[in-house]
Amino acid sequence: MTEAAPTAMTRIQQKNRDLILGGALTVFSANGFRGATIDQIAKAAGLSKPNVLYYFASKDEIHKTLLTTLLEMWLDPLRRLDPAGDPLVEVLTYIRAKLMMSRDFPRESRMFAYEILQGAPHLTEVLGGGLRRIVDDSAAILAGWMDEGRLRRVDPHHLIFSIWALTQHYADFDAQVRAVLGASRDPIAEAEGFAEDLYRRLLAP
Amino acid sequence: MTEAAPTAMTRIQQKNRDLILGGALTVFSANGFRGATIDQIAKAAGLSKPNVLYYFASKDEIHKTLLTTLLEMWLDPLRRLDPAGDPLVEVLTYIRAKLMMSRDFPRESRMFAYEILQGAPHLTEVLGGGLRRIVDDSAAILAGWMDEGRLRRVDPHHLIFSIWALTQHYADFDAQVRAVLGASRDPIAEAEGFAEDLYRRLLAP
DNA sequence: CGGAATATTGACCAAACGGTCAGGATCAGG
DNA sequence: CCTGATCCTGACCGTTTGGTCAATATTCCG
Repeated sequence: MTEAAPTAMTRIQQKNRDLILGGALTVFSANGFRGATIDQIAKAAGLSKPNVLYYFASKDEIHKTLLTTLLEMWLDPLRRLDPAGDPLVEVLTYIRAKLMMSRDFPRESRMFAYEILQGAPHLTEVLGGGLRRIVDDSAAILAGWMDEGRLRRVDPHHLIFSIWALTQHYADFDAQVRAVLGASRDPIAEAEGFAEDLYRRLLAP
Repeated sequence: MTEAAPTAMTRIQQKNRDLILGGALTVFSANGFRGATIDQIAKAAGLSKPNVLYYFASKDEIHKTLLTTLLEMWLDPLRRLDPAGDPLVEVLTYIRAKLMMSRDFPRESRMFAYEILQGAPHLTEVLGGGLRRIVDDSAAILAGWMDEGRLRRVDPHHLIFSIWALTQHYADFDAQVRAVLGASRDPIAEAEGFAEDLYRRLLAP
């Protein structure tokens, strides 16, 4: 229903949809859904407003398409937790991956932040469905490691929340971090060391 | 310039300004600045739109007044760090205070989150000025304790960031937390135990 | 090359929004 | 009770915004 019919997409369709989603990501992540205008998106994409609406029926649809597309990529690192791997290495690898995402994809992070701040009106099913399942699965892996005594026992869900909070903080609240730290420091590089120390202390059995 | 002239405020002025700021807090925190309309604020305050604009010259002014008023309260717990106190107790007390604020004042937390996400256009001076000074002072206190060997050595600024990130996460991303945890759990109560364990482990010398 | 399918646009519309204003209601103080 | 200051509102205005549409340009393909 949301996806295109079996018919393949034109080269032009492919290109322009990508342009639109790219521009929309920039605009939504800077101003939130209500703060973004189709004109801004069109300009960022290098297209005219009616042309944007030729490819997407509405601003809502752009937003929804973007969110669901991005969610996959956003959750991917969590899926990579390997039950067969070394627990501490697995967790620290996940943390590093999330920090790199804050560094390399801050727009994506902010776009989710806006959406969830708003109460996640476009993501309610996903949050309670797919996301919850992934988190529960990961929490189960973590709990397994704790049962085996290979990780110190803490609440796995709150452990995951704390990792999200800490790592995404550097993307979402970048303005604050930079204002406090000053221009000469590299927040995320420093955060990497801090976070590794923090979670090593917390989780080493 | 922003404050009222020496003339005192009428009882009615006092009451209505409070009503407006209260309504505005609800609306801004739910929808962000651009997502909020003066009509919504007026309705939330129980006043008519022109009457709202009788007390505040513009939507911007409401927003700015609210932000600067709330910032004081928001930063207050950090100022309470007592260099003469027991380091770990001081830090854990601060964390608990911030968590209680997430529980009791989630609107305030979200309002700041929106503002900083947007790049803090109304707070740039404050962030680089007053806020930075307070954080630097607190970081110095923490560093002093670390020098004395009464707290394990970590980067004080990132320590503060991590506390902000973790505690505010439960207010700002409440929708996500609840979706993942389910309705039966009490996120903030659980977070209290988790955070205490986390920072005790990290900071105990 | 020619015509059908696809892509693009300027002009336009209705609703929402921030803000104004003239005039009326209410209140405080003498 | 009177009067001036304060308070309040309906009606209104210009702009912005999401979205439409008819007409034109471009591409695709036999």
